[in-house]
Amino acid sequence: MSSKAVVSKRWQGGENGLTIERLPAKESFKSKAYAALKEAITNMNIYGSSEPMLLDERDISERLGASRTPIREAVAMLEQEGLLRAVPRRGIMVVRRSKPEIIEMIEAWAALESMAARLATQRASDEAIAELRSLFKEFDLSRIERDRCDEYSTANIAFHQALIRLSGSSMLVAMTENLFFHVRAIRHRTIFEMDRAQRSAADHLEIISALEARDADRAERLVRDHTLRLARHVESHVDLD
Amino acid sequence: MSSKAVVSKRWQGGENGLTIERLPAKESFKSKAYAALKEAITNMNIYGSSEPMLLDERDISERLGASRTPIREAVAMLEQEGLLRAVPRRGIMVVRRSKPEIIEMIEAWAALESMAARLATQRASDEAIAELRSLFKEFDLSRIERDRCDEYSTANIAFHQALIRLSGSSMLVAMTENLFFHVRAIRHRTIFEMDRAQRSAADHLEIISALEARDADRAERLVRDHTLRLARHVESHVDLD
DNA sequence: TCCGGGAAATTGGCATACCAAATACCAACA
DNA sequence: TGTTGGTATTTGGTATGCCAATTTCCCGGA
Repeated sequence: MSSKAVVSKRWQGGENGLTIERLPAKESFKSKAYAALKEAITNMNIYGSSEPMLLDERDISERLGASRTPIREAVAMLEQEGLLRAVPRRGIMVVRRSKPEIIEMIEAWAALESMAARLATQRASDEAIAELRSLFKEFDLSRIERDRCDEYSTANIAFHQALIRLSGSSMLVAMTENLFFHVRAIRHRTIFEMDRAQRSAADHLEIISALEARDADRAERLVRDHTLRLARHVESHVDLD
Repeated sequence: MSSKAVVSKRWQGGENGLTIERLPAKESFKSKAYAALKEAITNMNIYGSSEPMLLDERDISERLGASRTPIREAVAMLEQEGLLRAVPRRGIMVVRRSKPEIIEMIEAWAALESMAARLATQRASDEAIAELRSLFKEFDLSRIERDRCDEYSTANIAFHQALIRLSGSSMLVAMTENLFFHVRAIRHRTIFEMDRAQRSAADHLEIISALEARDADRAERLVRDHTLRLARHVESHVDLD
């Protein structure tokens, strides 16, 4: 019985440092297909043409060298995630969000990130906040030289994601990741214009200050207003549909 | 060409009373399985036992009288939704959220609902707000007689959902629906105790007042604090795991 | 009594086949 | 020429079968 106990101890690896996670379990075609499709959708300029953008199951299964079954499962997942929509006998189409929908997403983003800011003032370490400030500096410096809209947009989203991570809430991180995915897709439509960049940078600085001052109410308000301002901007200056 | 116009007029049924909607498209086994499984999970007392709660593909397909394929697709969707988790050779298990996860969910809920309150002060009609007040009255009256915890919890969530709908944002509605699903699942663990009911009712009244006064900041703050208080309550008084 | 190892059964992933619905195509007729 | 009716083809949904990875079970040996 002593030997049994030892074996048990060895393999359950609870208190000792040995952490074995049930090895990677080489990913299935299902997950490969999921990743491939999501990647494809990401790199696709969804709002480029106004055509329906259809996908074909059999075509995809051939390209990926797999049968329809795992592809269909991946499509089902992406459908659940709101990226695809499969209508019978009409094909699988990439979902194009309407302008009101995009605005609602940005408002939800404002809600989640402002809460993240509040939580961050209470939970983030000084070091973590300092890192955010240094991230901002890098961003700002690199931005001065080049003024490509896409780069600004990417760095901008990176800043916001870093802030949200400061909250320590993986739920907030996950929920906003989904939102950013959709918002990113319309970056080409110049959501972020250069004249907004200056204002935006100033806002970011203020936000960092509020975090450093551990001022929950102020940080929350600044983040909320900053993002809601983007919503209003999109509402009046971006033309979808 | 005159005949074409007539035919066109007849079948497109624009201005005349003929409204044909592209008939219901009878739902597939996939969606039936999805609905059935979700229903089953809903009615399941997830946090009752501490055992893994496994499901079996072949068993489910037999019960539903369908093959494994549509069941697997439904499972893939529910997995994406975070309700199930399928690990190879170990079965499909209902995801049990840890206490920190539940708390993060409630915090996200607080974020989204407080934003909903803010938007509602700007967008909801007086009538809609009045309806919320009457909903509250019904709830309160019916609650006085019976003090079953579940009923209170249900009515409580109904109130919050009604408030969120006032924002007019279907995005906020959808995102919180997911959260409520998980929170509802642990209602049995007496998240909502009766001593909280009185305080809660008072809070709700205050919130309604703020909405009626169109006071965005106050409504937002009241909702946020109300829900964050629940998070703190769960943190210190509810025992999961 | 306990351990080890190998056979047998289970199970998840995937490929393939089939069917019915829906579309596209086409030819004949008005 | 345009419409109609019917046929061929496509396509999505589902069922089924196979295979390999595991797990389970069981029996012989220590």
